[in-house]
Amino acid sequence: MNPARRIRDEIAAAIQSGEWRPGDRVPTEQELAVRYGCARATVSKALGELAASGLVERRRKAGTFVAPPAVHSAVMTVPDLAELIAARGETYRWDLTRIASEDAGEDLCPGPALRIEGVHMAAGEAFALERRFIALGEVPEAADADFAGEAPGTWLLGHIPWTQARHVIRAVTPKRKEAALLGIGPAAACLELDRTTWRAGRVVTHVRQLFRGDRFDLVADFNAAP
Amino acid sequence: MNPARRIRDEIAAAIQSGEWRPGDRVPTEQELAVRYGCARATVSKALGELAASGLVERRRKAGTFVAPPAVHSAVMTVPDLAELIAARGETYRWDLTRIASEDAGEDLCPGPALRIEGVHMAAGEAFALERRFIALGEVPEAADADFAGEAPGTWLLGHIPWTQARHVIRAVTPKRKEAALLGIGPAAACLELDRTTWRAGRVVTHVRQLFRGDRFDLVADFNAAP
DNA sequence: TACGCCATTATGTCTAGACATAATATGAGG
DNA sequence: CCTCATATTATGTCTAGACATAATGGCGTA
Repeated sequence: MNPARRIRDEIAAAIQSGEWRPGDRVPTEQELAVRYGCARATVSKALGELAASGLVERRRKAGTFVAPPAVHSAVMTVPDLAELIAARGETYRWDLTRIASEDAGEDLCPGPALRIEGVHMAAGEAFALERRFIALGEVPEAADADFAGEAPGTWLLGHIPWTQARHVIRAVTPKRKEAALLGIGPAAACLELDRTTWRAGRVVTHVRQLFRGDRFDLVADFNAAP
Repeated sequence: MNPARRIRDEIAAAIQSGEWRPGDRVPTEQELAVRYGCARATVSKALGELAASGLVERRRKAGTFVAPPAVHSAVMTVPDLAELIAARGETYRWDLTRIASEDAGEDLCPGPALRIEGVHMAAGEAFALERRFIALGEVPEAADADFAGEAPGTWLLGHIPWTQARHVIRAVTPKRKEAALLGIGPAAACLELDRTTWRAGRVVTHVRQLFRGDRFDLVADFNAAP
């Protein structure tokens, strides 16, 4: 086992078990280096990782301290729907219902955009609705893509180099039309996921996905030592 | 500026701007060390951070490659309700409605537990319902705590050293009773947040929070290079 | 041709030592 | 007793070199 990994895991265990409490001082790098019989740089690397994951705080001269617990930020996995449904063992299909060139408005997706609407199907039933804008100024190739055969999210994953993204999650009551498309009652709750994706500070795409509340939930994990 | 930080940021910029595309090979550590005039360990540290944030993939012998874009994991901020409401400039209040010793069942919270129910109020109106179980075997002090004066989540944050947590988010239609407590119609969608918290592998608490869909949403950010 | 072994190579990790940096503790002077 | 400069200390980062490890590609053999 790695010395660095071992040090990291043992300290993480001591903190998570409650043996070392928030505010406690962690031994100095020097002491830990002696205790584990390794170089100080190795200890420093381990502490750096613990600090990056929020388990400890390091202050120059003062030392390293057990951080106060913060179950405030959790890592959420936003699935690719095709993958998700395949993982459930159901067959996936994307049905394009509308495609047009249309401005989305400044707040959603500035500039000329491609508007795409469709339905994600799982095992022959509607699973989620999607309405997406793709900024043609950022992704001109999108004008020639085949969004009838491939879901735009999947296509974008393969064509856009890298992104920052913001997700907003809320519970909504669907409109009559949406409820009909999803095959649910007009009072059934839906989970709405809005995602805006940027590249180099400019909006690449904005998507609104509407999920059947009875068939979909999101899971977010908070793990101090990953 | 740090050499390591500089290398990391420049490579991140090259990837995010699309100059280096997914699958492209990143120069070897040796080459980068020469180019930046620093030691290979410094380059390795920078690449390690990029790999940790998912921007690149490193494979022995093969080299380092720009990772395929994956807006798969995003960091979600799960707010402390008292803080959240205070940040909105509204007054916060916690109303305890029920407290009892009761087993929650193996799946939610094994062993003897304290069951706490209450309402989070913002500006005099119901904002969210909460039903919580606290494992008395793990947190015996909870039996003597004053959950009428302080919301159990706030109390726990100050008394539980360090935890892991899992959040499940879904959209639900409230029960009649719940809708009445929240002051909303029976067909209004609600966001349900279930959080199970562990310490050293054992369940400490399980909480179900039910939010008014029209007053609450969750935001999750994804940043490739944080 | 096909299989399996081996050298090559790039990453993965560590060491020992060095200097930088920032915050605390100490002591001198008012 | 208070204030300010200084010494100390623990973290932050880097270097140069070393060995470990794993995957690839080529080579030799069946």
